[in-house]
Amino acid sequence: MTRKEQKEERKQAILMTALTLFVERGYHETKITDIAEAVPMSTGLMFHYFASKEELLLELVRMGTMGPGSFGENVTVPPDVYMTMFLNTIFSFATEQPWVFYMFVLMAQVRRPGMPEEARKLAESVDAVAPTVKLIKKGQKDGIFHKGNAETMAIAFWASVQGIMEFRSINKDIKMPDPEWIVAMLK
Amino acid sequence: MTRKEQKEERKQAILMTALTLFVERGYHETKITDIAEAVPMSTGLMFHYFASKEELLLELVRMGTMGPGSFGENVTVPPDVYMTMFLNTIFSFATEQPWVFYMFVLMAQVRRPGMPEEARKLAESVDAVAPTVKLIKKGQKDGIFHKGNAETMAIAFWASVQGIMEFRSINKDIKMPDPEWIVAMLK
DNA sequence: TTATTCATTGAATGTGAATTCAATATAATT
DNA sequence: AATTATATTGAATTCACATTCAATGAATAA
Repeated sequence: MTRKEQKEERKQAILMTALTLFVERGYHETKITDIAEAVPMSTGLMFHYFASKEELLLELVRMGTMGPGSFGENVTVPPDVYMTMFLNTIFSFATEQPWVFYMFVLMAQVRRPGMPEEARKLAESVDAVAPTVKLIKKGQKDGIFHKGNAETMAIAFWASVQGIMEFRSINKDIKMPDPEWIVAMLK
Repeated sequence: MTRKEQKEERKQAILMTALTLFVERGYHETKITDIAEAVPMSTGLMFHYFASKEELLLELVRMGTMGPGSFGENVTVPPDVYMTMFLNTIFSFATEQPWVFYMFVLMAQVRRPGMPEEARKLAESVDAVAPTVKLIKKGQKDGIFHKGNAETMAIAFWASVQGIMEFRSINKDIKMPDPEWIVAMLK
């Protein structure tokens, strides 16, 4: 089935191209034509692979939901250690697989107002803030983390990670931070 | 000149309405018609006050450049103290003047890819990252802040502030963080 | 080889949204 | 009061896309 494989590869190529453009220019500013041109293929053919621009986005978001969805499960080490390890893992993973950075940024973009409803809902469903709140509360109880509204702390924590990723997706040569000192903001 | 004053007030009303909608729905997803309806006034009249949607955005960004543009100047206290004080000032100011939150979020939105070029450039020109890098380097030299790439640290720092503001603009009743522990991430 | 299915193209269509415009009302100036 | 300038409206215009389509080429199956 060379035919089917070809189709699958082509689909992946479209997805990766779209991911890059959505992140670099924004979803609404990326024309179907731009993606087609970059792949490259004709405009019409895009619709042979994806029913609509929105469906294409949705497919990307589905990919995005699969990666780090497991944050906060099976925590056997102290919260601060767990969080440091987790950041270490995604940072080093993303350094090898650059598209992971892009995916992070895309997911954040899709969670913002004005994005297609379905994709937005899906992206929100894998937001790591909620599990982080639990972890932080545990850490506070153990006296590892300082006092304060756990939700605020979780938001600030992920926002800084997000911010770094976002910057990195534009400025390829920024140095990634030491997970230690992002976690330090909670201590 | 009641006429001129009326016009000025009307202009402000449009600006505030647009600010709210741009933040809550996003710039591209906010139709001129939506703004007109919310003010309220006819669609056509909008163009009597602002030449274009882009010009309206630009005007908002101009307002946004005026506030905290002075970050990092005349620093007479240790960097950590200065930064804590600065956050304290903007947090308490913004709590009194809610539109300041919105403005913060808008400025971040405009700095992202896909926004009208001119507004984007302007918004980028008041990014606080550059002056923060200097402050952080000073703090590192004095042994107050930990080692690490100062730019990365500055980005992470502002990203967390940004993230809180963004969340707050949607979720009005989140508790604002203690500036102390945002600055703590640098120590 | 012939028929059939799938891949591909680029131009045509349709739609939504910014912008313009001609007309009308309201206020300011003489 | 008459004239001029400004405010206001809603419909008409334009334009930029997403999406559709009819036609063509290429691969697979018969």
